[in-house]
Amino acid sequence: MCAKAAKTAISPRRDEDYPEWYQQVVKAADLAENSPVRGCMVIKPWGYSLWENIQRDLDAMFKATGHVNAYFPLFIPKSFIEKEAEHVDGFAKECAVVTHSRLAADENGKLVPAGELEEPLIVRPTSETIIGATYAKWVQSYRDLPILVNQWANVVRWEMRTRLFLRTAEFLWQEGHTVHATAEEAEEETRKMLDVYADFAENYMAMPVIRGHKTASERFPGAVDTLCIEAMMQDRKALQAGTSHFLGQNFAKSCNIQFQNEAGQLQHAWTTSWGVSTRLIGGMIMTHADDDGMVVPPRLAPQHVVILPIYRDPAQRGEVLAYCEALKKDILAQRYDGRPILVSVDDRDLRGGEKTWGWIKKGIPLRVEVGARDIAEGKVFVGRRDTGEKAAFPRDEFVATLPQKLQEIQDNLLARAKKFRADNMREINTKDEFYEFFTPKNKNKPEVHGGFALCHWNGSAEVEAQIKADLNVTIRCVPLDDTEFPPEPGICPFSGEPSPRRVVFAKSY
RNA sequence: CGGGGCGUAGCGCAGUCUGGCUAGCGCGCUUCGUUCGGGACGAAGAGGUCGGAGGUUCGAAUCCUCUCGCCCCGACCA
Repeated sequence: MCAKAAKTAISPRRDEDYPEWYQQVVKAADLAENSPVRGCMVIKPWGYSLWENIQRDLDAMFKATGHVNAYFPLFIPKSFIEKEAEHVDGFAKECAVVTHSRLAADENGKLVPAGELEEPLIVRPTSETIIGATYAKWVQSYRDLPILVNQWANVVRWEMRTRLFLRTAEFLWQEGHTVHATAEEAEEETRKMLDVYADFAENYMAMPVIRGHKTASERFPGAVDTLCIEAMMQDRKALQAGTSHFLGQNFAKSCNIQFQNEAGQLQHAWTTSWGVSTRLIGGMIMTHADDDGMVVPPRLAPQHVVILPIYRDPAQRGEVLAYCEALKKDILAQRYDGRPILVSVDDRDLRGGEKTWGWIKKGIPLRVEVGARDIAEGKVFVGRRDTGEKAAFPRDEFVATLPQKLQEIQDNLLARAKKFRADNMREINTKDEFYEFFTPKNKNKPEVHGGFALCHWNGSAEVEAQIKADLNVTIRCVPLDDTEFPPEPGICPFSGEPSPRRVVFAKSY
């Protein structure tokens, strides 16, 4: 009994084997599974509705900042990718290439590719080049600017090593691509969208992030500047959760996006691109899930409340179900975050414990158990996923306070994640301390260790490379937020040279 | 792509080194009965070309060759 009570729904626990725990959560929460296609996942309904909610809210934020949606081709002619030198270098190694247009039966009746294309097509790994080629036609005059377009799409990057949600060969994302008349305006756009991402991560996903610049070595291929949001996962590694790139005139030049300014001079435009992907779901899992499975933040929850009817026999069943349906109706009339609260009655023919644990593993914010006893007392028995609290409430009070309760859960998740990050982020001033911080005690089976190290850095790529080679630790970003990370100069502990400000070092996904 | 681990029922595994009855176990599934407020118990069932293709052998899950896939670590990346 005691042994059973102490058992967690997910095995192994986070502290035992974090990567395996992650996979077990994805499976137990019914979020996604591997497909017959190498490196490509099937996103299951519960996981996909998380993505739908991410889309819904982000899309509204894009629209609110003046953007519109469009759609560009899945295929990019090889010659387009070749136009921007750094861009090719960055993506060539992971391109899926279409070379034929049909299948034909050979002498053995096997289907073989036939109809070789004159020019191979690349399945988009990102769309700067194809969209740039289109923008070149759209832009003639300064009056055509800015162009503020986003697309929701899938992209393919043939990665060697894949992990569900975090890195898959095909993934879903959005990519914003904008064109501006001036560098200042494009830079402002880059920053604005980064702030949208940070806002979304913190206030919708309840995942605190650090905004910052990438160093030159971590920059997007072809970008002048890459801004990012970095989040800390529960194994204390960093997850790059979103990026916003200032592309300067690089792509405008390679794609020939030119316009005449007010003075009649022909100029290259300034472009940006920015994106987040289904990786965000992986971030949510690794930020909030625990040893009993997923924990979904209420603002993005596919469903907020499940009602679990408890009864012994058919006679009770009718009474209890009727009560549950009435309760459901009252809950549906309540609103949270501007929308009706999502609730269902789970009347599947399963054992009570199984059903309950199934919902716990999926991470639904609130479970409501309703049995004959509760009905007699006018109460409901409520289980809260984030804290594990279980308590009985008068039925009507429960219904009336639901919106507050959901917001409380949302706030608690963010507060908890912020505390975790604060507990595992620290300033480090010596090389020895730095190396100790990032070296596991047990080499054979490394324990969860390290975190975010705020450390001075002289700006040299050599120092960066050495640390990466020694510890597999990289500069996640040079923070942008001067309030949270004041730009105080100091000495780089690796080179002894001056440093303008501390940067964030961590191991990363 | 380099190093390591692994593919046997829906899931988790044993059996493989040392070839040999009809390929096993746990969970899950089906039916019946007893149960039922946090992962029930009993009984009876269903379910496998042992990842795939070749080869060796009287005989292959087991040995050999090739291949496909998954996981972990590394390099690369959202």
